[in-house]
Amino acid sequence: MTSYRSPFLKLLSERGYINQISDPEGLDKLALEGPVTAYIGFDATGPSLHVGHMMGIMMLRRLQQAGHRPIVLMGGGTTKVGDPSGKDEARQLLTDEIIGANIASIKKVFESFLTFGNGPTDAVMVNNAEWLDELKYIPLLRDIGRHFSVNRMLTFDSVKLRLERDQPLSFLEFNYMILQAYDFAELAKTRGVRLQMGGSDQWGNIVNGIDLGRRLHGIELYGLTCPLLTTASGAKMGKTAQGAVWLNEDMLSAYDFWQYWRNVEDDDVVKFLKLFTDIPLGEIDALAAGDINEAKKRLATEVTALVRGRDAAEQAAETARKTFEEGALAENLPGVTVASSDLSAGIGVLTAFVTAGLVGSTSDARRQVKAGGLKVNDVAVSDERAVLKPSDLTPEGVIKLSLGKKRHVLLRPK
RNA sequence: GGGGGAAUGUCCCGAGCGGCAAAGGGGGCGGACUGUAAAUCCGCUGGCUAUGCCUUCGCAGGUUCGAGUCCUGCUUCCCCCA
Repeated sequence: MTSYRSPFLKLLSERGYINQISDPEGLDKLALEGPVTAYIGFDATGPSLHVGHMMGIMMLRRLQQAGHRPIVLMGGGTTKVGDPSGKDEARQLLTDEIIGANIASIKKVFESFLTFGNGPTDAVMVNNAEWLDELKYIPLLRDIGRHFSVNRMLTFDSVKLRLERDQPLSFLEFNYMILQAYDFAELAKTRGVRLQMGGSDQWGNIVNGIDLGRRLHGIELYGLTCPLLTTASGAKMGKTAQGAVWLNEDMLSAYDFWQYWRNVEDDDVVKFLKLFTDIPLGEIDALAAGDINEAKKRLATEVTALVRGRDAAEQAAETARKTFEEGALAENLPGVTVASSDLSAGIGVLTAFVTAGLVGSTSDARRQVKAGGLKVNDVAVSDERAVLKPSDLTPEGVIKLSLGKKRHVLLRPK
């Protein structure tokens, strides 16, 4: 199954995206015949997607690179129900307003990965609220519900897991798989979609859609899942001290985004270069053979360039170089501004670190002082009662606050 | 409808004879060692105007000098009998 003939599957396969395909030969053949329309659904549970969503986004990008047509499905309708896959308990229900705001906020990141438009391989974004919101219950039961066997639904992992662990599964969530299957069938009928992709946890949901498409419209559909990404040491992708690694720039600075990739584990570098950059495989091999830290920098810069733009990436790389390799003060480190009158009056160190967002509370700051983790202008804070004054400003007119060795924030008076 | 059990530090799991800011993990953060990596070792892990004060053990009352711990009612979830 390793030798695909279509450029699309070949590309996905050699870069490590394939976990499972419903009908590999069939899909391979279809992809050779002409542009295939495929989609991936994204939940709108938060105001931004994060690194964990990048696998899916990149698969759509590869799809387009291989001459096919990606559809980004925003789950405006399904998010109201909540996907039980992989969750121990029901998520809190979101209001329409929040979901709408989330979608608006998520939308723009796709533009840096995909080319949208009206051409044959241009990407399109659709929202399943368009058709799910107006479904009528009884017609839904008659037309769709009759194709679903409860016996079979109970065997799906998302359901089985809850039942086995005695965790409640609401009827609402139980319906999620039906709606997702309906999405697939609907997109197949109205938009010519033939393939749904997703993470391996979506396999059951995707297979349901394939069945429904065949029963409802007699269309042969395909499913392809990618492995769920964990780091080399087994942790889930995309989580750091500060929480998720957001793709939206208003949620996480380009510098911090770059830093996330700079600090990945050694054993993940090649895998990530393949998955999250467009660097040719031959070049990746060369990077792997060279200095691992150079490879990490390249990874960080390329991924950041893809998500935030080349300029932001170069700037983040340069800021990191100055900060870590020269030990110099880099102007472009993340910063916060304080009123210069406050500074004149004197700002307590503890308060300053809280303001900078480096610690969560003054108590936390106190602990860090004891542990020797706080620095002002690269000098460790030893007195928790110290006060920052205008005389602490560097020649550049800022005060550099650091937590540990890696996290720095510039305090700017205004 | 009847009987039994469970809910603990707003990340998670989980101990807790009436004196508890509450054992122990995991996770996370800091330090040491390194390479801005991993592994390992050490420390920390409720808040504050901080030798003290305030708020935490599903919710609301009660007993007590004192309650996570005892009593009553309520909520939610599990199990057994109908």
